Amino acid sequence: MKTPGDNGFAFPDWAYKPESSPGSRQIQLWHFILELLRKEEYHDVIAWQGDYGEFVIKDPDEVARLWGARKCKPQMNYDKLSRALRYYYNKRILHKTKGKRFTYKFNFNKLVLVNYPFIDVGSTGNGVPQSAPPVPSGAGTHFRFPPSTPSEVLSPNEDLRSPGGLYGSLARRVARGSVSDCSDGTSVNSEIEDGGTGGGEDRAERSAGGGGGPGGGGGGFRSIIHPRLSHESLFRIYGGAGNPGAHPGSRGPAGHRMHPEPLSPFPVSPLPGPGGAGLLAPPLSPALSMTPASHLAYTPSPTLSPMLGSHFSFNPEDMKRYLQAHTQSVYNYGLSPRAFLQYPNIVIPQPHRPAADKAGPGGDRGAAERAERERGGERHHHAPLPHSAHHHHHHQHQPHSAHPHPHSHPLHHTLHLGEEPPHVSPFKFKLQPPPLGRKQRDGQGQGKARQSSLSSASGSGSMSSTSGLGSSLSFGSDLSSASGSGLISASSSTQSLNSAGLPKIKVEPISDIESEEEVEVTDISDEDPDERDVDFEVFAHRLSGAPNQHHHQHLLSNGSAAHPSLPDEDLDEDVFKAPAPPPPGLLPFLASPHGYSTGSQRGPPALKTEPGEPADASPPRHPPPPQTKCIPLKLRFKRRWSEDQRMEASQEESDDKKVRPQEQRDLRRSNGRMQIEEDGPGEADGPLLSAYQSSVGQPLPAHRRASADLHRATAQLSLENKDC
DNA sequence: TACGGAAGTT
DNA sequence: AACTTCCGTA
Repeated sequence: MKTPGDNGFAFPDWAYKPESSPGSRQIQLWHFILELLRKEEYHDVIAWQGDYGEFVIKDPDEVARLWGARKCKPQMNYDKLSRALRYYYNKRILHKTKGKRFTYKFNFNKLVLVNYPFIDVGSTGNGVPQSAPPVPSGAGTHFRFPPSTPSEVLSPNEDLRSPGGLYGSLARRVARGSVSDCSDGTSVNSEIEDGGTGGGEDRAERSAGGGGGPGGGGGGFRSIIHPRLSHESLFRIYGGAGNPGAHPGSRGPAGHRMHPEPLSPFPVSPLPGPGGAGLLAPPLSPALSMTPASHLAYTPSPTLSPMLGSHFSFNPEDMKRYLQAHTQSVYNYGLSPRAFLQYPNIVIPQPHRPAADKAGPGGDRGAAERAERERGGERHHHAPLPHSAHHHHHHQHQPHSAHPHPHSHPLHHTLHLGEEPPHVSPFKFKLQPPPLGRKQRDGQGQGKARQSSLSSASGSGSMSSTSGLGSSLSFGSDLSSASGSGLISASSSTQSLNSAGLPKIKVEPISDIESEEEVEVTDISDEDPDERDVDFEVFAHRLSGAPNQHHHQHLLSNGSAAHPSLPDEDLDEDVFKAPAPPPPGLLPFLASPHGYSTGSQRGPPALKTEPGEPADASPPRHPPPPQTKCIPLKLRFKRRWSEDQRMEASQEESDDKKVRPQEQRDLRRSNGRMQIEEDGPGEADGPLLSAYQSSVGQPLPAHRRASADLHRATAQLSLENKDC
């Protein structure tokens, strides 16, 4: 590991090693597709169309060409690409929309977009540029949950892995698009910016603009880890809730979607603060979407502004704001005030409307530009298509960049509280246990040592949130192997938890019935010392540098449970269907970009915190309480949502078909609840969730920076590989 | 145009 | 594992 020193932190060594598994490391087709979908430039080639998650390949040859370029497979053609897409059918990542040529549909239900909640969803009908799949809107509301970018979507794991210190690298990677490059995974470079090497403009811009903040992360890190993620990790089912679309999206009052930055990769965002919250929320949302509650009133821009934030600094003020926001949420949503006990100083604000925010600084701009440039250079793109919109957007399309959108800014959040419906959300969920990544774990740890484990595996952790709501969860999966899928991250909201370590949480959805109860909190810390946690910790630390917050998310693992036997089509179908629109009342809430709420649970969520490793992580500033051990708590949430249940049920059933038999074993429902340890990744059913954020914890500058970098990087992504 | 088996590659 | 390549079938 490297230590980051002031700058960043580094990930453990293992993190750097290239993974051996090739498959995972390289960019995956669905990531790529998502990436194309999110870019307006490619709307002529591929675009969201139809139902939620449905997209049409308008120019198959071009898409194939692009894909081939990315993968350095010049011989690629649509026939081959489509074969690859067909393989997704069984994985349940995609489905074919029958009757429509070149039309496929993402099964977002299984994805956990948690990480990438910010997709903008355009409503289908709108002309809006779609970065996001159209949401099914019943109501016309938009939700944004699907990830807008592939990169965003990328694995959480990656994110996690990425060393904080490496932001740069990470960012880069991200920027690249998920990865990749042709040659090897490792150094990639080629693309866009690449690190530093060449590229003048881009880089320059990057630096300038983003800087990412202060500092920019800079450096290049070349070695990066390759992320590997399995789809599975990304996909999970959110409960059947299914509906992905359901979530209330964030649509402003105006109805317009926000698009925060499309690029932003949140997944990573470690920010605890608002950002975190935002993130978390979303994650839940899909699953929970219906359930309202959220804690997150304070939502920064969807993208996580904080990250962007170049300016965002974590200071008392911010914190305060953040907390207040939460507080409001509590009020509004009927959350338990207990959550706030920790923060005595905070004043609970009365609900009020959020002011509009301002935009953020535009840190991204550079990236965006860069990206554009890239494209331009490379391709002719721009096909003439009917979308008028995109042409225009060309320049703008990245909101953040040139024109900051009001919405986009992270820090500002708008609170919609006033509007929100009081109702409490009923659903319950449980935190799921992270998958275990045992592989790596290793030895290091001491038995349970949570502290440092560097092993490669994944960590899981999670935290809780203040209101109880946001919990994030994470699971670990093994990073190294990729196979594992889930992952997670956590953030903590309450301070106490985090300070030292990351709190970990698991969230499991509970399926059915049981639930009513409130959330249970359990102390997990000791429970699983497993690897996952460890890993998780590591990440956390590294990422944040600070022990506190982290939220990350993650997602879940595979979704997979499949019953081989299921015939399922019907079920599947359901899965794919658009979810019902969220209750109106909720919408407002949702409106905020982030605001997804998670459930509202009333009690404090459980969290588990682990002791972090102080050493590495040492946060630059504000070190929170030194790692004391925080109290690790494990919480389980149960969630149930009345109506939703059904949906989930259906989903569950639908779960997979052929895919991975193993996973199936899970119990899915056997109990209704699962525990962390138990399950792993898979539950298809379960949803996932996670949430999280943190609150109090102090945000670390590092995180921010990282975020910023990521943003930038993301912006830079290029879809094609130049190198090849 | 789409599906999916089989074998090969990384 | 995740495609890529090739191909027969519908």
